[in-house]
Amino acid sequence: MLRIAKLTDYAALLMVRLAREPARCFSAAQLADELGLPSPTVAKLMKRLLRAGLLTSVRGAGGGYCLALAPHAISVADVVEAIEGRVALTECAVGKGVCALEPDCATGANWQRISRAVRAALDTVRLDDMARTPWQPVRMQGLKEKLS
Amino acid sequence: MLRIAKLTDYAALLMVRLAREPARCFSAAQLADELGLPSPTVAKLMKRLLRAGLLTSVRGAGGGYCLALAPHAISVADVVEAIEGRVALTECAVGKGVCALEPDCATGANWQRISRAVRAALDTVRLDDMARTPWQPVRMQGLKEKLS
DNA sequence: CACTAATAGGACTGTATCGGTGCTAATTGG
DNA sequence: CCAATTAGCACCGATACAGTCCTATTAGTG
Ligand code: FES
Ligand code: FES
Repeated sequence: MLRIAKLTDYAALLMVRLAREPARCFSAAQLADELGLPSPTVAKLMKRLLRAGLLTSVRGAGGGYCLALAPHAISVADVVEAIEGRVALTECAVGKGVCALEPDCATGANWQRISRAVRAALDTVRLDDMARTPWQPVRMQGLKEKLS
Repeated sequence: MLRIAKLTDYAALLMVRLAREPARCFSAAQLADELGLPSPTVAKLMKRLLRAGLLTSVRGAGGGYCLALAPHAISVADVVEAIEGRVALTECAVGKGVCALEPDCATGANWQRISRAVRAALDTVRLDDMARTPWQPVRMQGLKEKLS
């Protein structure tokens, strides 16, 4: 269905939460509790985001994570790539000649072009866009959640 | 890695092959043989593409498939959606409140926006773009294939 | 009217990836 | 020294995917 991994969705939630208070540091447990996510999973995600350079960390008691860059400087593409690796729609776009099908098959180049276009689309949305909420929850479901 | 399914890649190959001779009809076996793909898989894909309205079929001996529209009227997005279903990066973009996390979480709307952007990116490339090969295979691998 | 070639549609299965969990270091503050 | 917290890896179960096969149905051919 051309969907991102669920973990990526979680990661986006985490990053958006951090983007709401960029200066503050959060522990993994704290974030898990606040967002209602399983804390081991959150811990794992934070590690990946850290490795990608999107976060800085402080170890030891009272430690935690905070954004390495300003919210407007981090895009959804960055988060996706931090969790899932480079955006490459097809095998042939990443490896070399795995598809090795038709000798005069040049779709590989086209897929690379398409991958770049998708990457660009993901790059247009930044964390501050996600954090800002210029959107009214008109859906029933949203209201129901508010009531509970 | 935000990749399309391998079957989608195959489907694209098939469609591009058809686009090279839009008037001609091909049998599934013929296409499989020509492209070096497993024929049951090709048969399955053709069925899905047919259902999506991208192909027309003729049954019986001497039958086969051919494009339902002109090559320039079919985009990569069409092919992707024929095989994988609607482009929806996240659960919440397709279902209703599966993620049900933060009450004031509005990232769902953002994901829908992003999904549309990705869809648009895939829509920019049409079959005739893919069929046309304005691209020189400078890669070693390409040359090697040509030699064999 | 058989027989063959081909699509139509579905069921089934092995496998790879993903989501999730747990454990063991290393580090920091009290 | 102890508690809190990150760092890194290893493992395991579920889910979705790739691939195969089987049974209709339809159309041409001798
Ligand atoms: S399909 Fe990947 S290069 Fe041909
Ligand atoms: S993450 Fe889907 S609506 Fe909040």
